[in-house]
Amino acid sequence: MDGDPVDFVGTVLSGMVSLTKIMPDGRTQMVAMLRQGNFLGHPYRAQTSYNAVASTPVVMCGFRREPFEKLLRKIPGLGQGLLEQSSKELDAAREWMLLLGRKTAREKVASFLIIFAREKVAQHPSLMQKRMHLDMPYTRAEMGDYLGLSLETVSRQLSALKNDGIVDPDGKRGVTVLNYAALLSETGDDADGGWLA
Amino acid sequence: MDGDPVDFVGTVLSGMVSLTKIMPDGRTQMVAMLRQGNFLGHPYRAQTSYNAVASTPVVMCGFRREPFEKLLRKIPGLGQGLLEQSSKELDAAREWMLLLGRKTAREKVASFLIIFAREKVAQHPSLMQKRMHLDMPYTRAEMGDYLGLSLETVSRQLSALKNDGIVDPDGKRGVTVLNYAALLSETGDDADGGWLA
DNA sequence: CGGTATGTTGACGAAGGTCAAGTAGGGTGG
DNA sequence: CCACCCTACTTGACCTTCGTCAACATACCG
Repeated sequence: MDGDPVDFVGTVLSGMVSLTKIMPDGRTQMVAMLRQGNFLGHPYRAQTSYNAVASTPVVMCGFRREPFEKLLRKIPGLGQGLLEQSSKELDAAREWMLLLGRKTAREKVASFLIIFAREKVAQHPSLMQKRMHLDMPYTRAEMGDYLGLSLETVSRQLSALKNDGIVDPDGKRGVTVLNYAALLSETGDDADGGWLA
Repeated sequence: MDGDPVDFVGTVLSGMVSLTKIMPDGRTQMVAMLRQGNFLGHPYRAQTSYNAVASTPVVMCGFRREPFEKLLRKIPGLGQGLLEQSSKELDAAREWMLLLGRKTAREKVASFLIIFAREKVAQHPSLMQKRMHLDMPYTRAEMGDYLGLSLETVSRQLSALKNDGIVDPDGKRGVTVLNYAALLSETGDDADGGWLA
């Protein structure tokens, strides 16, 4: 899925969609991970300059832009919800800017893993003490595009975290977190990671 | 100005405000440049984790959060405007993510200068052909925090661009753009820079 | 006139990118 | 069921880029 003039908005019902930006020479940066409930596309703005990539099978609920904007005008709560979500994404984007601009490779990889681990802990708090298996929907190359690293560096950092007994990459996409607290401390953030729920 | 629970929102009337994120060990990343008309603070969200820094003398029009949210509910157009602006800032943040994650130091500095030059060109299109003087509101260190670079690297890249006859840094905060087209081509973006107005 | 902020430049080192070789699964066709 | 292949992953060697440390220059301010 490609495209400049996007005449389409929608919410993700299931699966995971990534937005990426690409430079003329091919350098790629992922700029958003959209999950269940997230909104794709800008109301009131016809142009965007992203590419959307489905990292897993995705089901979306889509609208064409114009009818949707009409709907927006009719139902005030809708706009409020979108504003809230947009604010949240803006926060996430800025958190990611700190990561891209200032974190080391190790901190970047740890931060990436923590995103998924944190989510699982939120569902099952007891998991925090135990080994916790994560299924990453990304290849090393995609992680690299997310973190502003080469895929080799991602691989090396995962190996290093494994040597330190913090995680255990298994299989192609699996990662077992052996020590959540240690992983958290490798992110460079302070305890709660500056992540607001 | 510091602070977690922010009970305050407002728009910038004049001057320039920067939002920064800081890691526990002091590493700093600027995450937004707010100019005239930009909105500061999240309606519907009490917590943020930024620091706001005025780079120039600033005049703001502020509200406490609760009355403002009431106002929001009364005036539907207000919410729409905020949503549009939030979308714009999200786009800008993502553009910046590409810069932070994937651009070289030279491309970063050129992109930074182009932001200010582009704005001036938008006002006076004829300037594009001529030498164009910019007044940067930032020190080298602040530029570095914006670009995810050390201040020394910023300084070196400016010197390099000067040697190449593309810009001429003069005085402390002044930069004269000698060749707009060349500067643009140093950003790594394609012609229109992926920047939407 | 000295003092403090900011900026420049050089020397050096470390982090991470690039290139290249080799490994491990997982799926497909024989 | 096995051989093969393709893709993803790992690891090593090397090199580039950028950060760090330090010395010095410049400018602004009292």
